[in-house]
Amino acid sequence: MIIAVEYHIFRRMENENSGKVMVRTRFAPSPTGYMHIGNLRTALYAYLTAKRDGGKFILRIEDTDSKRTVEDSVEVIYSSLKLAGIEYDEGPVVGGVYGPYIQSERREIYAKYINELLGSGKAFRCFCTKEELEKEKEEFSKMFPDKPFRDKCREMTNEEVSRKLSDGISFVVRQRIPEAGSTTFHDMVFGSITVENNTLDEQVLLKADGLPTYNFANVVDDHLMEITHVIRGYEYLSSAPKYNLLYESFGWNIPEYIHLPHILREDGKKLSKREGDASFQDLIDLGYLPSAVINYIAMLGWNPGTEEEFFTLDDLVQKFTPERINKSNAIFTYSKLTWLNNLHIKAMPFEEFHKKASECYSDDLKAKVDTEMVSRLIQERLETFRQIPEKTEFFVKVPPYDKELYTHKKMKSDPDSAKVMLEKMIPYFESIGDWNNETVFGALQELIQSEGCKAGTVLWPARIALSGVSATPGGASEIAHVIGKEETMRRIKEAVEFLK
RNA sequence: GGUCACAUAGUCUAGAGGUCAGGACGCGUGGAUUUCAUCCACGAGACUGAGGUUCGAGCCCUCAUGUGAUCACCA
Repeated sequence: MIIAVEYHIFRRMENENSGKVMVRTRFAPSPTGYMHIGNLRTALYAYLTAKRDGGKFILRIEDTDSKRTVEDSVEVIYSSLKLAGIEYDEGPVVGGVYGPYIQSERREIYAKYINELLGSGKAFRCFCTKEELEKEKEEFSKMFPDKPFRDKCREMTNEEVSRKLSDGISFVVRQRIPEAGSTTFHDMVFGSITVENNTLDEQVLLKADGLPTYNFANVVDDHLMEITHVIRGYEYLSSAPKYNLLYESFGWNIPEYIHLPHILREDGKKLSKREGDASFQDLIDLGYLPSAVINYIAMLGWNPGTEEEFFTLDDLVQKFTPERINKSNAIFTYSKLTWLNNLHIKAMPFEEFHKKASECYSDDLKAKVDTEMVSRLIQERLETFRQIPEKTEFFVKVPPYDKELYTHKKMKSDPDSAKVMLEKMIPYFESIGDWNNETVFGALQELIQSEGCKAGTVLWPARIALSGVSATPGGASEIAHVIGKEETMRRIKEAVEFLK
């Protein structure tokens, strides 16, 4: 503890005297094949915390559970980070001087530190089986409900240990927790938290298979990789005192902790793969832009203190401050994400938008019309890329529709007046030589003038006749321009027949 | 159940003892519009409760309630 305090003072002095300590943060996921937005946000905040200070962001794969690791699931991590634009300075593939960055490749490193702890008595071997331990624990808590259960193996003599060892009995290594006193740790978002040592369990550090547990590997690696800010989910908050005790046992400096509240779904439960909750990749497949998702999740638990809400990743690097992270859990909802997505779509350079939108256009659409014009019409009004087919299919073919669509009170239009207007429209359109939005609109204006009617009385039925739907990107003349003169004439005549 | 944490409208949030409790999404109304959307204007909607401290409490304290996390040889 004293060492830790000294280190903080030392570091603060260093910072003040310009000999600035490089901020190093890490994202340490276990490969489960599923990157939910909570994980992504943890990565994002870790990245931002490093980058805003010109520090380094490290990726470390925590795959110490051989049963759980799924093949290819590391790929999900790489591709998600790449898609999100979160680049790591050190990690698998890119390498770095603190490597390897995959825990399963670091096995031999941990043995040394386990032995150190065993030697100093800060850890002990436990030869009990899981079942034995559970039974003992149950009996103990019946007899002494107020006392913390402590494994008998912690009192074992060296002789006993050697005997069991030579008998080849398998064991785990557990952390020895002081019997009395309390442990205090500091978290940048939650402040100082103190817990009584007797409420802490003597967690396993090394499993029977010789692999370290997450809890142990994490501390060792964070230290060896010189991580200055440990940014992770709130679920580790209650383990933090145990980590602190571990750091102290080694005499290592304690990093800055930043625990993040959870992102929950609408029913207040955790996001889960099993329940089919959207992963980052799912959101992308649903037609959301990575930049919009990043923007949205950044704001779920953090705000810049101003009323700005639109941010790119670069903006966030400039404006992010870990001090402004919230303490309470947040609920993920689509409505605001969708709104932000529209903002990000509108902010895209047209060429980029058109390229991406083109992936969503049907072959029929591409064959029949100039999709660049379509892109210009829809960019402003698109909420997600998923909406493209439904918003553009009428360009290819007028869907079956109800005559009542021609009825619009404000436009002073109904099926009868519509029929008349559409018939009168035909000669105006026929006479247009250079067919485009302006000339078509001009022709419609002429008709309106000669009829002396409300604009809508002409424009409304024209749009319905050309599209067959109540809401379209662009008005009548814009649609006419896109589908061309021939198709326009055909649709108008078809509508007149339909209305007879 | 033990321990730890959190608590402002449906949702995300601002608020560092004195503000008509601010903003955004969503919702509603009206205007405008080449429909819808955008846009503009307006509107409904919140400090979990009870005590205390204080001249004054959303902010500090206590208790209650609710929610979450943790109590694995999972991470």
